[in-house]
Amino acid sequence: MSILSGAAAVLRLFSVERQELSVTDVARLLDMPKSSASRLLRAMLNQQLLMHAGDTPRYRVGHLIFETSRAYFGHSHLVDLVDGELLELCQATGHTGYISMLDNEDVLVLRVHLGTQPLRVVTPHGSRRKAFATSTGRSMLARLGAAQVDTLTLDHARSEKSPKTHAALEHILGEIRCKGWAEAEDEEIPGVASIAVSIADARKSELLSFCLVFPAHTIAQGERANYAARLVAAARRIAAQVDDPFWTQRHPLKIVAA
Amino acid sequence: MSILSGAAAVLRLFSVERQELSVTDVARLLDMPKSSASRLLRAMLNQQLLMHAGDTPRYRVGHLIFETSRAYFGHSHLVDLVDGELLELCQATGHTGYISMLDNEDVLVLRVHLGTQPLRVVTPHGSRRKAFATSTGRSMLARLGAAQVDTLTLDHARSEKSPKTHAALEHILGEIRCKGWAEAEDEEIPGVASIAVSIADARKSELLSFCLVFPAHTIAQGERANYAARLVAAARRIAAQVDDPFWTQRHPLKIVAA
DNA sequence: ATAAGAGTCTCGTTTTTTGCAACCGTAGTT
DNA sequence: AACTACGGTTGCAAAAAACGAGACTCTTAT
Repeated sequence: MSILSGAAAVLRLFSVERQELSVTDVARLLDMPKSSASRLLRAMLNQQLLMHAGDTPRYRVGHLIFETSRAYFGHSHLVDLVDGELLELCQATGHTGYISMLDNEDVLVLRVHLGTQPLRVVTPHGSRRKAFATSTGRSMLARLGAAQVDTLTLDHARSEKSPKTHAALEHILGEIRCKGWAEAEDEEIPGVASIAVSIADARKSELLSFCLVFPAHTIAQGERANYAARLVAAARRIAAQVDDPFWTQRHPLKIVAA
Repeated sequence: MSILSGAAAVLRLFSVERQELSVTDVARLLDMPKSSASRLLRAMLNQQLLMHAGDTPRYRVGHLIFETSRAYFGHSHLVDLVDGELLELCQATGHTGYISMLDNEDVLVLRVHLGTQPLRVVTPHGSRRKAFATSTGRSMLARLGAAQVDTLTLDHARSEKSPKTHAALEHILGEIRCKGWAEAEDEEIPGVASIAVSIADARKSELLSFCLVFPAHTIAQGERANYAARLVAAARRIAAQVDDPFWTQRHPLKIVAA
């Protein structure tokens, strides 16, 4: 195991539930000798991938991770615009919301706004999500050309509900282009439904998606139509500020849940 | 140079202005042979510290950085509450705002909201800021005990205006405890003033600060008092939700700019 | 005073990393 | 069509870093 893979493994140990790590934690969780764990954590500390947790010998995520993330996205005007709208939506509906982008064939989550309702969707940490098998992914795929869509590999979907052929996917993407929003239910996450819209700043080649996720069995079709309408309205407000023709050059749509 | 220091150096090359890197970029910027750069970037890609920029041979920041940052802070209820308030403040005033935490003796910036005014403060990327020499840092230091404050090293300040002795610092922190907000001018960043408040979620041992920064010469004292009042009001609203006794157990203060 | 556990350090060995130089693929120029 | 330039990759021997066992230190609990 190279030291870089060891460092990556350490970073993956952090989570909302595990904000600090000790030498013994790392040795145990990564099944490595204590001396190796001690040196690895010390080396990561020196590079600011980790920092000390106060005066304790425990370690926390370091400056470099936040600085890299922030330098990369902390100044995105589009992310800020979306963030403001999504925050309001999550507060109003009580559901969790995500802001994501495409990473080749996967969805990369940038921001999360947790819902406030007792029954809440929490995404498994670090899991990779295929774009074609999620509403948020499909909302962004709808902005790609057919040539790009045809190169996607449509396997490893967790649900029978995900499209299995490029023709089926193109059909769904056509619907999304028409109505402006995407939905998924019982696909990537069992028992969970989601509704997503996309937004782009063409001048900066930035394409994002934001969505609401909720337990599928608790939300009626009428309420889902309401969520879709609010997401579309939010996307339109953002689009007016960044001049996204996907929204600004389309007629107001009749919002109908499938 | 160990591969870990090389990887950290690569991550530091990213910025708002530099969202992608090629092998040649890294070789040139880090003064290393092309083969070393090629293999280093490939190794980082394999560990998801980097990802490919579409079909090009260029690299972008990878999943692991965002996942680590998000897993660590993306779910912070306190950060979300502060973020919502700060977003509104920045939109209302047009100035840049930061959300930060303490990292031992330094300030670690978590979120940035850029202002909208033409004359805007932009913090140098990756710079370390001493807590005792910034308003946002002092607002958090005001919540520490005297014993902890006395262990701080009060050197390397960029300005003569920063406190030089622990007695002087304690005096300033006493004022901050009394009025609830901190200010700085011409200290860490020449020509720039800032006003900050702190907020804590004691149940989760989370201490944050948020602030507005602006060019010092353009804002009159009366307007600064207005900013301080709005920051205090925002802190109070958050404090009511997380039960922060620093705010909820103090009388409404007369807001007076020093 | 003793035991247990967390964490550090030494040192010989092993593994990884390095950089030179050659090479490949692509694009532009003649 | 041939040549040049550039970005990026690969083989290989050498150099450097990393490894892990085991001894050690320090702290805490009994």
